[in-house]
Amino acid sequence: MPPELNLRISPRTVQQETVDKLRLAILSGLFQPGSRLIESQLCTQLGVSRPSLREALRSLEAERLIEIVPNRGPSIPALSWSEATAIYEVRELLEVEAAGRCASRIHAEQLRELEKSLLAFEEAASSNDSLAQVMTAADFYSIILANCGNPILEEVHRGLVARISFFRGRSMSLEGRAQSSLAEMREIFESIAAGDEKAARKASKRHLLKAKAAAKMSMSSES
Amino acid sequence: MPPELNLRISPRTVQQETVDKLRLAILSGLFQPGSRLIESQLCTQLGVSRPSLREALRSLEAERLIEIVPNRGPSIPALSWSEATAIYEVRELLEVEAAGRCASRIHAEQLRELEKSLLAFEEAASSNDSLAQVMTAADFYSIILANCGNPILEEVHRGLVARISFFRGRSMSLEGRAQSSLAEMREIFESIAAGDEKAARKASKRHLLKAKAAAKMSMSSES
DNA sequence: CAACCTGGATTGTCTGACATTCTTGCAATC
DNA sequence: GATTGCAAGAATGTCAGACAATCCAGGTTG
Repeated sequence: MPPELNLRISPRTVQQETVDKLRLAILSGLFQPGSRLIESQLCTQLGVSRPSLREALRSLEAERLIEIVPNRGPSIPALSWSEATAIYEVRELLEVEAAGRCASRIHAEQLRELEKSLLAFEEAASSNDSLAQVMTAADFYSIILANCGNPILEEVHRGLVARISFFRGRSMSLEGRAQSSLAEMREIFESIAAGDEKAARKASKRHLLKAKAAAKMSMSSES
Repeated sequence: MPPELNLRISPRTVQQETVDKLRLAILSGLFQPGSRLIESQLCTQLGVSRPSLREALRSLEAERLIEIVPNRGPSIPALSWSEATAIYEVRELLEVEAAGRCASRIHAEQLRELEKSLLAFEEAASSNDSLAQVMTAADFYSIILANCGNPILEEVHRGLVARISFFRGRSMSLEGRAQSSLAEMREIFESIAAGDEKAARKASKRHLLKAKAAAKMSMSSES
């Protein structure tokens, strides 16, 4: 038995459920950016008490999914383009590194999983379901991050991606973006499968630069 | 007036004070790694109510400064060497990037600040005050991170550094580590001052590799 | 010696309360 | 008419107390 396997069963607490439900609600865009969240409303909607809710809000605050201003309460932060750019830049740093590491150390089994997720994205890309596109694309990258050999890299990356997931749906819905995205991702996959670290880095960098450009377009065309 | 200046005055809430005090206590090693924190004890020690304390604990949990296991409560996580290594690797990624960016965009005024912090470290290095050494060294890097032009880079870095600050004091107290650290930091400073991006990256990388090695030595010599 | 059991300690969660602060709409003033 | 001032209502910050569920240590029993 692997020593790092954690046998402890974790009963799900109200707090955890609340965090998960709220996170999902935020990520799926249920709340308008800039809008305030009213504790008493959330309490009745979620069916939890105020202390439990407030604990959950503190967790989400630390994840930067909400902001809490003293005496004004929680609200959904409005992400500026300059912040989004900064996130994309750090993401690039992390993803390029992860893709490179992945190429030289991923196991055959995980490689098959990666291929499967690529196929899943392929199917989503040919449809018009932009939510499915975002989900499968996220899967693809989280497999890479999970196999880069550095759990911290994965952890940090997850935190950043969550904050801009809001953008991804919009940029993906740009004409033809899903298809070109697919081509770029296939390139990444091929490089990793071939164990070519340099190529994987390059392909990953190319992909992110295009994704960033697409996000910018979808952003400026609106606000 | 710069538009990004935030005029809002933020009254410090009990929750914030609690987080700050606890964070400081943890970072300065007041609690033994692995030891549990008892809510009722902390409440009386800090003079806050249990709901406020629990909110603070949730914030610290999200920062990974404590762990909270359902029905067992909060505890100080024992950092394994493999985790520390993973953190050092991501830190390297971030710091190298930051140093490089810094070299090409820092302003004269901030450069003087950076020099001042280097001098402060120089003074601490010649003393035996390892706490002062850690603090001034941290200052040096946070100035670099603050001037790299990417606030997210800074934010992520801060989160990581906090988790291994525990190690720094010990590695710094290794014979001669402070002095060689000083030489490496001076190299970084010179490169940035010269605006030489490549040299700054290289110097930064060298510094972190040595710091990591020193941390490893101080670690293995003990557990 | 191992398995079991029990009582105290601790956490998870809720209710209710109250002071403080913010927001908003209206009235008064210049 | 615009600005200021104010008051009522809403929302948050914080606390105290309570109770069930869970964990833990130590003793008991087979």
